[in-house]
Amino acid sequence: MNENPVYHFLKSCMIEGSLSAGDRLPAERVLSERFSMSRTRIRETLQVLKTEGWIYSRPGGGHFVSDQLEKSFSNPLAEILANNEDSHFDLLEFRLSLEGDCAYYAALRATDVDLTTLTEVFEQLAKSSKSNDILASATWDARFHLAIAEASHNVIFMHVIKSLFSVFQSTMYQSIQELLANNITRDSLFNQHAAIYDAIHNRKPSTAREAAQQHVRYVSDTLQDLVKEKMRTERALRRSHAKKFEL
Amino acid sequence: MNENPVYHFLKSCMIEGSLSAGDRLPAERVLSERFSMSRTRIRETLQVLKTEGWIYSRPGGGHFVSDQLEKSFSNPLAEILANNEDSHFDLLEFRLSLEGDCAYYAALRATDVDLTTLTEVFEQLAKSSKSNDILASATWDARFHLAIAEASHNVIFMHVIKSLFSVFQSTMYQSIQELLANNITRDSLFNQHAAIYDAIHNRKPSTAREAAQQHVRYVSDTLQDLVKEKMRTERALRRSHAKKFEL
DNA sequence: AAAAATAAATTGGTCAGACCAATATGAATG
DNA sequence: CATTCATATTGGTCTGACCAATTTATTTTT
Repeated sequence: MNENPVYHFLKSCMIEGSLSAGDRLPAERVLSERFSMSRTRIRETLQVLKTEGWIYSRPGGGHFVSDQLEKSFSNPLAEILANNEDSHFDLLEFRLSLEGDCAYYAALRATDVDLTTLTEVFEQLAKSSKSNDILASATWDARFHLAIAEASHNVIFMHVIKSLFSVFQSTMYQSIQELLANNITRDSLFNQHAAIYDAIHNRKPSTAREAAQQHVRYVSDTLQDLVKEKMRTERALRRSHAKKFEL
Repeated sequence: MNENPVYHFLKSCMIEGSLSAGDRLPAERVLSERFSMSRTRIRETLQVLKTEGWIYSRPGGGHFVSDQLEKSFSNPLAEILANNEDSHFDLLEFRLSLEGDCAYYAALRATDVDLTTLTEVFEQLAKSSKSNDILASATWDARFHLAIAEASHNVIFMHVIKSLFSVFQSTMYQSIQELLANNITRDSLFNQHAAIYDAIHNRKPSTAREAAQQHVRYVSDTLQDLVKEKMRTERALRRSHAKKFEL
């Protein structure tokens, strides 16, 4: 199967990230023509990828990249986060290590295509940030970091950061929303993103790393403050309840 | 696929034993008629069983039950690493980011218990390294890095490095053996380990980070040299073959 | 102008029939 | 009995077709 050019092509795309979880593959008839193969052979190739768990298909819809790669990493992580109280900040500490170097490599290796994509995402991020669209901001924020991960041209960095974000978003959804709800915080975050973007675009690896690390530190610190604040109010609430029930 | 009667039939036969290793399956056209299915669908079914490792086929011969000794990847990441030489260096680059900071946090947070454990592991590593025991060296090398990860007191670092090492060892087993087989290399590696150990033990985070990063860089560089050397000999081999057949 | 219903194009799944090359089988030959 | 050789079988590939589910574009309705 490894000599099958279609198999190799599709798998490379998925490993390198040009096809990520949920993306639709070219239609069978398209692949058939592009690789000068019969649809029969294309279908058998897709069947193999399907059996291996890389893709799935919906009749009438198409073939799609499955999330097994992402899940293989994020599921165990999610379990850890669910069972450890303070592990959320461990995750941010982990991100601090990753994202700095990831930005570094992105600034070093980004192709023109990568930079174009990054610019597009960044502009969307700017727009949604300026227009106080919290939901869109959160989405484009994540995409921005993923675009950097892709530009790093390191498949391990890419997949780990991709998985990290899916965990990050599902477990800290509310916190992120609250973070972005504050206008001042959102402005700060945007400026940090801009700094990272500029550094990568101007190909300054060390600057990019520094900017990315500062960004994660800021997120971490702000979230920590937010948690502390929440704990305070909860404690206050408990006190008032206790008083009420004379405990 | 589980609703496919042919799939169910063949798999039942193999599980229950009426078809054992080496046996020939009914021909595609026979199955096609017996189950009133098109040959196309029969073939796709057989393709699934083939991908799952239950059977194999010989053109012109038929389909046969395999020995079921097929290795299957539990971790998709392991599969990527196994099939992409280039991704090995991506992994080392990733380790470069992680292990440095991990050592940093270990030097910062290690408890007395952590340090005791680390000392024990380090002494075992020293012993096996001095006595030229390659296998033991590899084992204690891995344990040393894991002990550092535990001392970092970050559950994410711990988990990721732990799973990374299991992947690392399963896919780069041979390379590591070759690395440790060289006495000079093994000495260098041991000195690097000693430097990391000292820095953590003396609670010097930055020094620990620097030492750990240098260590990973050395491993990466040495492995790269090893790969280059291997390519050279392979090329030389090909050349001599070509000469032989006057190509 | 927006929403809902409808028509058309696209896509995966299945089928029939054909040809090739590798393999297996059995008959003819030494 | 062993070898050789023609024949039948088998997996691999290709073409072209049709169906049903789905997506996309268009029209109609509100």
